[in-house]
Amino acid sequence: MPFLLLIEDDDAIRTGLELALTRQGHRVATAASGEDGLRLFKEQRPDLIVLDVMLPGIDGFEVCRRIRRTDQLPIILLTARSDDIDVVVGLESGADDYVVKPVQPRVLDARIRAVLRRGERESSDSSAYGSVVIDRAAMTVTKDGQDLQLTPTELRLLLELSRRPGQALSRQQLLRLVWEHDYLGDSRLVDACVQRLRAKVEDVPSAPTLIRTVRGVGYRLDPPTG
Amino acid sequence: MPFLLLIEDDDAIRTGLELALTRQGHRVATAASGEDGLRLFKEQRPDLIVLDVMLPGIDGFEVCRRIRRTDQLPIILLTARSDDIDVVVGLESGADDYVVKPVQPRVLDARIRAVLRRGERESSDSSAYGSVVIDRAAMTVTKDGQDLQLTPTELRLLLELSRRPGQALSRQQLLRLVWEHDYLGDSRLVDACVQRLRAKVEDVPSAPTLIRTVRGVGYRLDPPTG
DNA sequence: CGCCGACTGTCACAGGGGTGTCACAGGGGC
DNA sequence: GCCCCTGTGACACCCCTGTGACAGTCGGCG
Repeated sequence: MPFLLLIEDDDAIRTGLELALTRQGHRVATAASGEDGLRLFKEQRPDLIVLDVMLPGIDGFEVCRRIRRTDQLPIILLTARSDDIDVVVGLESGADDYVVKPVQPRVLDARIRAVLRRGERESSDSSAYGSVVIDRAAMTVTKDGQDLQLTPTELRLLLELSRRPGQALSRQQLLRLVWEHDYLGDSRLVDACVQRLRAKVEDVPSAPTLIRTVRGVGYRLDPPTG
Repeated sequence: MPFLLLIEDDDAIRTGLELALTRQGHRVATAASGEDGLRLFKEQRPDLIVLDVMLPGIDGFEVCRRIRRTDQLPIILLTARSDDIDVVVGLESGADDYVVKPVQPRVLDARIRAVLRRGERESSDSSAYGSVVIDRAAMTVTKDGQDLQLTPTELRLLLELSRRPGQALSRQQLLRLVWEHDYLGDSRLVDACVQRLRAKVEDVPSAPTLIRTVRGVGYRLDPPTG
């Protein structure tokens, strides 16, 4: 569940957006000023920040710049209509997207999800599934920091599954993706490889939580941070 | 303040990125073609090059290769295509990183800083991998203070590996980077050189801790302080 | 509620493929 | 001309891998 920090001084807008975003499945922390926002940011380390430009004290641009000095998390700016100047200055101060007020909650939600998705792709060199971390550059998989020493086939299987987290893949599909050949007829090949992979990846291989069996279909890798 | 050279033929993208990068604290020179880029590079000696792949005349890969013949400054490739092929070709032509267009200025900035940080570590007179110290200025490698007397090929292999610590490189990639030729078909060339390098570098060559084998892929130099 | 069938988990084993290793000959530099 | 480096092929080894058999489990249906 994404954890957002909403920095907005207008009480009505802030509580309204907080409620809406919470209903849409986000965890939300709020701040009513730039100072509070920066403090909360350092304390709570949100995944994304929604930031009003017009703030008392230090304004949104300045908050954005200060955060950017040290961190690269996504920032969405909220700005009043009309001033187009804001868009340019906003993107140049390091924001990832901007939204014009008044804003429909589901529009903001869509932007949030888009920016988060973008971030995932960009950092796709490594992805984490609980304590299991896949490093595509090093071609290694670690669990609690320890190298799992996956064999080539196990690694390819896990990589293919992780390219489509949450999606069930049939044995037929996996054979094509991992083994690159069609295999007509029944074989325990995929099952055997999944078993070996589970033995290394899962906490309790007999009760898998990462690589789930979808009965009658195949297997599925549960998405990160389940 | 880092001094960048941006080579990009699209006027809008070039001026946009120039503005953004300047605001993020870089000095930026620009060129609109590969020829101009090479000329400016020789004249101005930038710290880093951001290089578009699709250029009129000599393309980005070729620019990259020509620069690499004489210099080791960081190069980041920009490309519109997201094909994996390009990533491979790009890394093999000697680039340090690879960014897909359209790119957020802050993402590019982050990659630039990351590559520069990596470069600082490398160009600092000593980067240490355990007791093995690579001195790029002196072009020597020492272990526990003693010169290892690496042969030219062994040294190039180690330098190429150490330019991408933690990243697995295939035999194919290493052949292009170190030997500068494509080699179709199987050969024990890379393995043999790795073996000779291990014999000098590793504490226990039969149980290597620095130059790891990634089965089914190639080799990888484990990052410092591991 | 219990049985039955289909599907999946598990295991041992034999074959094969990828990697480590070595010796040797050619070649290039000093 | 000498010597060291370098590329090549052969070979052995080890681990991976695919297979088949069997046990276990789940769901459906009577």
